[in-house]
Amino acid sequence: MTIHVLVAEDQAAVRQGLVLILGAAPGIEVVGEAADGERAVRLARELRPDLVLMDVQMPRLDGVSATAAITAERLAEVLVLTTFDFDAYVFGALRAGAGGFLLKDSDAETLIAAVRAVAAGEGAIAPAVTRRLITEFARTAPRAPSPAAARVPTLTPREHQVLAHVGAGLSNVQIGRRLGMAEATVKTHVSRLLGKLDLRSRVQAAVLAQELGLTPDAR
Amino acid sequence: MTIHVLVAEDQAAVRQGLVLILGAAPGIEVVGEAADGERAVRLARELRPDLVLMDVQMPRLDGVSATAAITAERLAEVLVLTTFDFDAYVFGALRAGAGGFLLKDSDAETLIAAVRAVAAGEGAIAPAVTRRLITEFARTAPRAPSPAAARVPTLTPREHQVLAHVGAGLSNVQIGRRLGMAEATVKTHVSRLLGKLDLRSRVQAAVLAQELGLTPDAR
DNA sequence: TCCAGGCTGCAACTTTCGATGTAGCCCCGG
DNA sequence: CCGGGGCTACATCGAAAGTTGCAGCCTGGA
Repeated sequence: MTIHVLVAEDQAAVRQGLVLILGAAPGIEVVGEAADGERAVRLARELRPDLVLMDVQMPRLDGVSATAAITAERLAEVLVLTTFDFDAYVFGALRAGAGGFLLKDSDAETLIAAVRAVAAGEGAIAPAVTRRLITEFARTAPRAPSPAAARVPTLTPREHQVLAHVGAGLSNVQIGRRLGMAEATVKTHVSRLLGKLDLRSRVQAAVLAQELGLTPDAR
Repeated sequence: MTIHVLVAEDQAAVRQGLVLILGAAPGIEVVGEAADGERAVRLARELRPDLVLMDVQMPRLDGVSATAAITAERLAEVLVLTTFDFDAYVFGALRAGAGGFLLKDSDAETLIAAVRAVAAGEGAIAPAVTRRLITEFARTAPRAPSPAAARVPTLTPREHQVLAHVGAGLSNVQIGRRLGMAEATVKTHVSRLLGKLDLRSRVQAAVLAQELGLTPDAR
């Protein structure tokens, strides 16, 4: 089970270094190289590698956007590699679907272990970055799952749909337009779902929808 | 700079194994052992170790609660160790302030590296768990930081306070009672902060408050 | 077949929100 | 001293949100 890797990195010297390191590792084979984001996405489509080693800073299409494109099509796992560990890069890359995040000062051994882990569907994050991910994680979701969440499954399809739209901050008229019903009807659904979830206003419903990650199916 | 470690684990055999592994590592010294959560917290207060190696399942006070107690007092870093990687344990421990999360089947080398990393203020997470943390992270915060967030600092103290209460799902009257002002005044603040943040309803303000982790100072 | 019960839909009516106009207060610079 | 300008505060009024009663529509069972 050889792991096929595509290396996307604009600086030729660094790229060659990565190719050498990975090529020397047993069970890993570099099947392609890209010097910009667009080429990385295109080669990923053609070569179908198991994993793309992706630099963040690249011309034509940055690494985060390229990562999003690749994971959206489920073409391959992505391991992001960068010099700087700005929060924006880290969180952006992980939200874009990256399976790992390493700094370029990692040694060869770490890099190879990370490639193996991510290719296996696991995660790999540089220790210095891990702590910030944990902190951010704890900050953004410090709340115990509210009791209301447990009752969400009791909602009817329509109510569930309305809840998602409420969570997006839409007014009743706006929701009515998108779902093709009168404002009055939307109000009925809102009122009912509030009752079922034991909430007292659409604001609380919106917060709940956020926690659950509900989004109105963009259509 | 020796790292002083407190080992909290109820199974004596496992605990002794951990002590042996850590004791053999250069730069690491085990300064205490605890067989339950309460003792772990108490010993952490007395011994002031650099790091507590904490099992999740323990009598009298579970590892997650003990972790929360220790980090709340900033007594030490905590590295959580468990047999099972249920999401509830992982996310609970990390929200409680743990700096790392390892499975008990980790080898000695991994354990020692993790202890060093967490003691240094970095993070350490088992690869299998990392991926789920990343997924959960991407799920709970898939939204780009809204442009409104940038303008939050322009809010006056009072407005900021009202925003936090809106985020908690309170009505204007309720907010008025808690902050000692008339409903009419609350409305003014809400209206103004909506204007400053370019939002169209309190629902959107509430969602923003959630994203930013704003909470009304419980008092 | 007919009825019960759940889902969806709409139309009053009441309550809450949000916009707007105005006023007191405090601080800072002229 | 006194005149802005920002913050806080309140009242009023039109516009939303939420409640309640009711009516079609299915589906499953008697």
